[in-house]
Amino acid sequence: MSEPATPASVPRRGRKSEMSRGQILDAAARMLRRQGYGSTTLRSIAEVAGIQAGSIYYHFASKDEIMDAVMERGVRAVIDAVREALDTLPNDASHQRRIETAVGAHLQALLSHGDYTSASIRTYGEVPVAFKQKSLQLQQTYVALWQDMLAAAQADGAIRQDLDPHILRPLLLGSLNWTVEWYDPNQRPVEDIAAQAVDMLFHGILPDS
Amino acid sequence: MSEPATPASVPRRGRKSEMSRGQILDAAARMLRRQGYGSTTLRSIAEVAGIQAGSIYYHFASKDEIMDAVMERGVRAVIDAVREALDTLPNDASHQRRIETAVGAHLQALLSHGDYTSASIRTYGEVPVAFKQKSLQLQQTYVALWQDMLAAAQADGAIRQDLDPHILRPLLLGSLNWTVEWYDPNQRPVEDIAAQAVDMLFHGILPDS
DNA sequence: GTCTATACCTGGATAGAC
DNA sequence: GTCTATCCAGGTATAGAC
Repeated sequence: MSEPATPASVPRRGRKSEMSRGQILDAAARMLRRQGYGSTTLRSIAEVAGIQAGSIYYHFASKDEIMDAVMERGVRAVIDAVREALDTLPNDASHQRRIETAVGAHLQALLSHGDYTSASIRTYGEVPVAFKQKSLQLQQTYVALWQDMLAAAQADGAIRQDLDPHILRPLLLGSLNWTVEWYDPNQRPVEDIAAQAVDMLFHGILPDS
Repeated sequence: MSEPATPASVPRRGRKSEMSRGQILDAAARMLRRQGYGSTTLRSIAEVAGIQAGSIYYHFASKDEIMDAVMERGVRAVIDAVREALDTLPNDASHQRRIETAVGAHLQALLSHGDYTSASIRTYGEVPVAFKQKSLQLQQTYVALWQDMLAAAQADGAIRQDLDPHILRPLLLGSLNWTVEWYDPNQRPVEDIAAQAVDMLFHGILPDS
């Protein structure tokens, strides 16, 4: 899933500015993923980005602004990937097929934009609400997408009636999101994880009886 | 944990010390859960514990030492609960029954020792390895417990042969651990979450075909 | 055991030269 | 656009009175 050259939300600026901004975000995402919000310093971000700490303020007004930008990009990478994958399906695709597609796209995006998505997940519960205005909204939109998809499937009898979607959804997304903490690309392709996750989700772990 | 009776004339590590130590840990766990490692300050811990920052150093040598103690207690609460629940089962309990019991005990412990377990989970990936020596070992022991339980079940044909336990295990534990981020005790009892998690794990979400 | 006082350092942020 | 230099608040940790 390749990035659009210019995210719609970012105002157009010169090429050099764009580049540094991107490097700062990359560096911030990397540090946030590894150390969390409180231990990530502007000085260390600057060092990784190859500039001086003071220079950051040409691109961002504050540390919080960097935070929010990183988290937004993390969530957006996932939501865009899932939406696009769902939109690509034929209109008459089954609920089962839609869920399978969403799980695959979610995992693929999550694990290929590792630093941003991991930073987003890890940092999310750690920062005050005021510091994550933009990412918060996106995140809620994304949750709603899943909730609606699952509810629709259940309404059509495509998933069991006796399950509570408000428990199912966080259990499922939690399982997927946690992969950023343990997945190792050198061990297995993402597809293997996705395939087994879907299989378990649909059929459970007991042998066919 | 009650103190053994000790003659009044013999100095010992008394009740007062134990108490403050406990309050410091409680406060630390609460802050760590909410803010993560980097944003949790000794001053704020002291404030919540109702003492002065300097006084902490009578009980702990450094911030890292508090950290490790909190995380260790978080992991220990869960591992102890799961072990005890498994030990209470009859010797001939089925694999299915054992897994069900472990999931229930894990969730129950996780969500009832909220601050310690949440702090442990959140902080775990955020601090250098040197700061979590004691908790790290425990955590590995706990993972091994699950891995063995699942492998044994699979060897006996109690769970599907075509699933990879090294994928199954982190997917499952991730799903359970993530509950600390969304579970609200005012909405539903823990038992409901546990029951549905086990049900989904065993049978999947598709309707009986 | 806890306090007060304080040393020392590193954090985010700003100003002005280039 | 980036640098250097710097301000000041707040961090961990220590010392010594009580």
